[in-house]
Amino acid sequence: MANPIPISDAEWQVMHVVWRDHPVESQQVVDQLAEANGWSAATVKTMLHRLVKKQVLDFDRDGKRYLYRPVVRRSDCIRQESRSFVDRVFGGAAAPALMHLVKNSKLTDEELAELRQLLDRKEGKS
Amino acid sequence: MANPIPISDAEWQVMHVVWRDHPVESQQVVDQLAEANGWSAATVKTMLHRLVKKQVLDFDRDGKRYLYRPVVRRSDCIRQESRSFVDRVFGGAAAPALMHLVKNSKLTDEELAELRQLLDRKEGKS
DNA sequence: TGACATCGATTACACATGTAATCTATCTTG
DNA sequence: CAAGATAGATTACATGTGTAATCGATGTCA
Repeated sequence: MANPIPISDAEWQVMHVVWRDHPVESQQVVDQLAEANGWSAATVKTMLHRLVKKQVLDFDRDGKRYLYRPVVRRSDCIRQESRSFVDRVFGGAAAPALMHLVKNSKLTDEELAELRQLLDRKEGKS
Repeated sequence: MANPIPISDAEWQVMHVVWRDHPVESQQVVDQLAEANGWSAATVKTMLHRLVKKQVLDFDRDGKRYLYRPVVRRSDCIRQESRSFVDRVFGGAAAPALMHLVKNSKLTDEELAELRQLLDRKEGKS
């Protein structure tokens, strides 16, 4: 809890890679993101640096390289970001947010089924 | 379309009021938001000014006052912000975003029912 | 009509963010 | 061991954002 650390757009991209591949060295992150986003290697390094400073990442040394790893859990960041989104755009009301997303997304029948299951499991829990 | 106008957190607050109450004069917006957010009147004025500059709001004159009104539709802004959220946090995958929100929100049985209906209506549309 | 109250415009300023270039320390390799 | 490659650290800089104070124009009220 108490996790009001803001993670920017570009930083999220980096975090996705670290959560997926940690421990990672910067070069791997560069490989994953630089070209795809039109970023220079330096830009990715800056992100890593800032994320360490924010204590969202930490690293272990491996010779002169760093091996980065997450300090905060992906799920916690997602929770925080989702809450912030629902607050900002829907004044905190989750239902309208869900309605909107359902209406505006393409979902496979499998995904629809899975969602229905989730809804069923929540029934009566209010 | 072509709406990459960024609306900040604080600006969203202002927009909610304008969408709801337009035409509004700045004082009304101040009344709605200043105290509640610990903002000074000047801060709210700045927001209005910036939103006009971004062409998200416009106004008609009423004597020396302005009557603000939205230029962009709420639904368009919501769509854009939702897409940006899903992209940033879930790499563009709507289903996981929905799963997460369902799992982490309290929803009344009515809301659950409404959501189920929406899902049913989407079935087979993929 | 003149002083005051208000309104919007302009200016301010620190911090965040996107986007790097450059510097410096450290490997590596001949 | 020396020179080059490379990693991270430091510095840079424009723009966005939160948060206002102040300024100048304009209504209003006595």
